[in-house]
Amino acid sequence: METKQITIKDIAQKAGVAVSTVSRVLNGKDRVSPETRQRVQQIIDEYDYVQNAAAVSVVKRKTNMIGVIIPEIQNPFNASIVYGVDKVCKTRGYNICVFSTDDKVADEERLIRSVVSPLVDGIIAITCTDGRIYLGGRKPVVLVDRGLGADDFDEVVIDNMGGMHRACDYLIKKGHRKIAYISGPLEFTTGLGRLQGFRSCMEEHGIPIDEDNVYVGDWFVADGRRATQKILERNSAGAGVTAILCSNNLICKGCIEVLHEAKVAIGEDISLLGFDENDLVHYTTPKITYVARPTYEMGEKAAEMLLEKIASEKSYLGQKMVMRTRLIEQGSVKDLNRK
Amino acid sequence: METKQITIKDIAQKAGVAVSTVSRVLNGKDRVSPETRQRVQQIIDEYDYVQNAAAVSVVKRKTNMIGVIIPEIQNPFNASIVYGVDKVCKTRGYNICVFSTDDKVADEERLIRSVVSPLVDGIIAITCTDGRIYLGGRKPVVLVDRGLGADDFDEVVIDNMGGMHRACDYLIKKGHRKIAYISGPLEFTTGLGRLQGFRSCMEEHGIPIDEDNVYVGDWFVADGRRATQKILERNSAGAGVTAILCSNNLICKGCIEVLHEAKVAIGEDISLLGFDENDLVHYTTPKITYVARPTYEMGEKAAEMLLEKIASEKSYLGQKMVMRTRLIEQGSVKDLNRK
DNA sequence: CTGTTAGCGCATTCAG
DNA sequence: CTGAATGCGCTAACAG
Repeated sequence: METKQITIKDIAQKAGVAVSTVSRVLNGKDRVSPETRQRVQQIIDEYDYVQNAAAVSVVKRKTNMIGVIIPEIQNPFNASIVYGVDKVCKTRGYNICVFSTDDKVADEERLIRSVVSPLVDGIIAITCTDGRIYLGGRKPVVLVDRGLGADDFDEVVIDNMGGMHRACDYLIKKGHRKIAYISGPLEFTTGLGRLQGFRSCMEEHGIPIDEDNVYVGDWFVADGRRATQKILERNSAGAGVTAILCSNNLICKGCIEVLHEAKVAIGEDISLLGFDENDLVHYTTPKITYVARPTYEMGEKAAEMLLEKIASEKSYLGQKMVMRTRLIEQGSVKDLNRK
Repeated sequence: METKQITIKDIAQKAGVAVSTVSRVLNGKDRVSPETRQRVQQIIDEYDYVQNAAAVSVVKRKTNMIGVIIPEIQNPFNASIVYGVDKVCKTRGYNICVFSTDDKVADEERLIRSVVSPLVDGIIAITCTDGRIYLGGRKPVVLVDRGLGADDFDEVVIDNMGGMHRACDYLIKKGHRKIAYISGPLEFTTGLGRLQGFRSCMEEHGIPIDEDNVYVGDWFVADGRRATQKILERNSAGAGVTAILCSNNLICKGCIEVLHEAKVAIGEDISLLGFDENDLVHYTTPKITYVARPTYEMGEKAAEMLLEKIASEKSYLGQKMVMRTRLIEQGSVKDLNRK
């Protein structure tokens, strides 16, 4: 805009004091006589003056801003994590600002290096990188959801393996043996841990895994659809799969859609267990049993850890917080024991 | 972190040149001999130096950052708008950073005044305020979705009235007369325009509106549920409503849920028409007919307008872009004419 | 082509 | 309690 910015100098002049005095009332913590304070404050209000944040942060080396890096703003789970972060930060006088990387490694690195890092006091990231960009001289960071497992990183993750183990165990206890598993990519602990949870559970129960029943794809609805179609094909050829285990919300959604379209009765003709909530799990008849993640709490926890790092000026707290999942039992898993 | 920031001065010293020379290679646009440029660049790379953005923006009065204000990060429609904004901004060398206001007027005003405005070159906002905060000496702004209609604001909105008019017309053409309308709050043009579209259409067709069939609540699922329950109650007392018109996605979702739970066959026992997409509209049988908004394109358009404002340094372009809606015809509206 | 200098808007000594 | 002076990291004339 064309209107010239009004500065601390203008205020000082109009109030008939020195800039340092204005600075004092602005920052509140120094001694100023009540009268001058009031007079200055009045001018400030009158002209609706606010400090130039950039200038402040040059000299203070502090922005009171937390950067939040997420892969995808369209995924409600990321949104929920952000919400938790925001809540905690706000109560501690920090603002957050959100950056989306589109799950592109190069974008995230560029963003961190030249935009976010210089702008914020700390970073909370659901990263798609190997984490190297966050190391060495940059701002304090806490990783959420996608942990790297490596040292030097403080993380808030969920017990992917345990959660899926529990889910698989539930299926087995209900009498299922031929279980199809639809996995996401295996490059992060999220995908890998869940698959391991499935495998280890089957093994513990002495049930051999038919590798044809393990489908590995991406995290999206289309992948869930594709895998489910194959499962149905194989079943009509006599594969005999009685239950499907989905490794995330979108995959599960695709799975539901295909079963629905094929008029396969969930919880009757075939059982289904999902990982993460989605809009459909509460709408189907019967509703879908799924593993719930405490997304909001993950955000809160991550924020608390980050603020602690900032306050303590430690580059590494050595905290890897693992949050528990919960199995939300609804009606999509048939009990084969009592027919 | 404890590692001291490395500055332009350090680079200059190590390269054996003046800071201005380093500044020149950094900004690229000034003449520097190839040899010195290379030498300096090498030092920069070696030390992984990046400029202190705050300092740059103090002197340049430019941050290359666009602030995006949304009421609610959890709503996929906002996310979609943001996505469109991001796409355009990225190609023009701007970064965006997203702030969520929780639909709280005070929060938005505080955020704008002391955080966003000082930090960005321009603002795109889905505002819950009366817009006053954006006026007078602050940064250029383009309002999206929630237009204020007032002069002085550049806006990208949809034709709420026309969209709902069209939807209502569709119902009437299909033979519906007793139509229930579930409205959101009427403080913004979004809610108001849609209701007016409904009213004017009914009027044009000479159909009197039974005010008991107009439900005004908030924008959420719970409001849709509540209204739908009342509609069903009244219908079982003989009200004879044949179609429900929902004014947004969440209301529609609540409506679908209640109908589903009550085992009322959509498109058969009662017809339904929604405004905005939601996860359920494509899942139900039959699928839900709804009015679609071009959210992504709204974001793109808003970004283009904002960048133009910034470039032209005009505080008001005088543009009020109204985007068209589309009626997505699926199967949830019964044709009463041919039974 | 390159170095010197003067600010940008502000917080913070240090005197008074 | 208050003002004058210094410098934060950087860019932009202005000389050379």
